[in-house]
Amino acid sequence: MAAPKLIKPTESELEILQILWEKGVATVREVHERLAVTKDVGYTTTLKLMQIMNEKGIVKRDDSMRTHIYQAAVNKEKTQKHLLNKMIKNLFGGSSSQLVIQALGDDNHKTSQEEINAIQALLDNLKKQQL
Amino acid sequence: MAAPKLIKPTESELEILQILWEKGVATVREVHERLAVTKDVGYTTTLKLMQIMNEKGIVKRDDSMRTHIYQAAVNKEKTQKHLLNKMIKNLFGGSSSQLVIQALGDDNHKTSQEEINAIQALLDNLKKQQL
DNA sequence: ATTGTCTTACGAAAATAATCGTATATTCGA
DNA sequence: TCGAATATACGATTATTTTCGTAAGACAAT
Repeated sequence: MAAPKLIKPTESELEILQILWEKGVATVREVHERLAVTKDVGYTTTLKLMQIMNEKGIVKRDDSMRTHIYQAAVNKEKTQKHLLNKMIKNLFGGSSSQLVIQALGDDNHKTSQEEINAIQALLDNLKKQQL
Repeated sequence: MAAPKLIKPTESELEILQILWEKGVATVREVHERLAVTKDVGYTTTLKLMQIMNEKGIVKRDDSMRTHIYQAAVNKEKTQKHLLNKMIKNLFGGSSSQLVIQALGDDNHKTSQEEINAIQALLDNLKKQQL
């Protein structure tokens, strides 16, 4: 199984994917120790999850050595886009700007100057396209 | 049970919530017929879900008549914000602007002039706060 | 009143997700 | 070499979510 048609990682799988996206490659132990910081979970649970993800094709691994090396098999941006679309559809009635407004308006997530600039640039681009 | 501390509707519950948010109040049949448009599901399944949601306090109902009248018991914006935060954390490494960029950059969701203006206004506000 | 339709209640099965114990193999250091 | 530490495999259990069949009461029309 190479790339799954439908990308639908579960909550736990997403946590693992995120770590793999950031690290590039990682062993089960590395992933687990990262998870263990915020979550109280057994090692074999992480192992099992990653094995399942491998079967599903969400990750791939190099098992030529005793300690297997894992990496994400699904594209980060594609997955983000996919899940975001679902959320826009399911939770924001199809309006992406509604989502954006909620996201930016949230006090809990301080938006830095750089981030604001990045969004501004994107917005300028969108404006141009509208002309 | 009035308002739940932790709002964590499942996928199916979210579909129902969305309908209730839009309609204000609705019977099981009304909700079900709306669901049935896009989903192949039995009436009693919808009924059961709404009963469970009632127990959880996600919806409330008027059962003084034979046909019960349901309405959402959780605030739409609050729920959106809550789930959005989770997504930002789980999928975008805590960066809300990354999410915004993905959302706006998506070709599938055309962003109208009005929506762009709304976002621009919000952005201007954020800029001011940064000074 | 009888029958067919619609309603809710309820239990339980089916599907999915998450958890972990145990077994076994490998590696490494004392 | 022997034992502790570490790795994967795998089965099984538990929890959660989704599904629906069946029963029983209410209602409406004949």
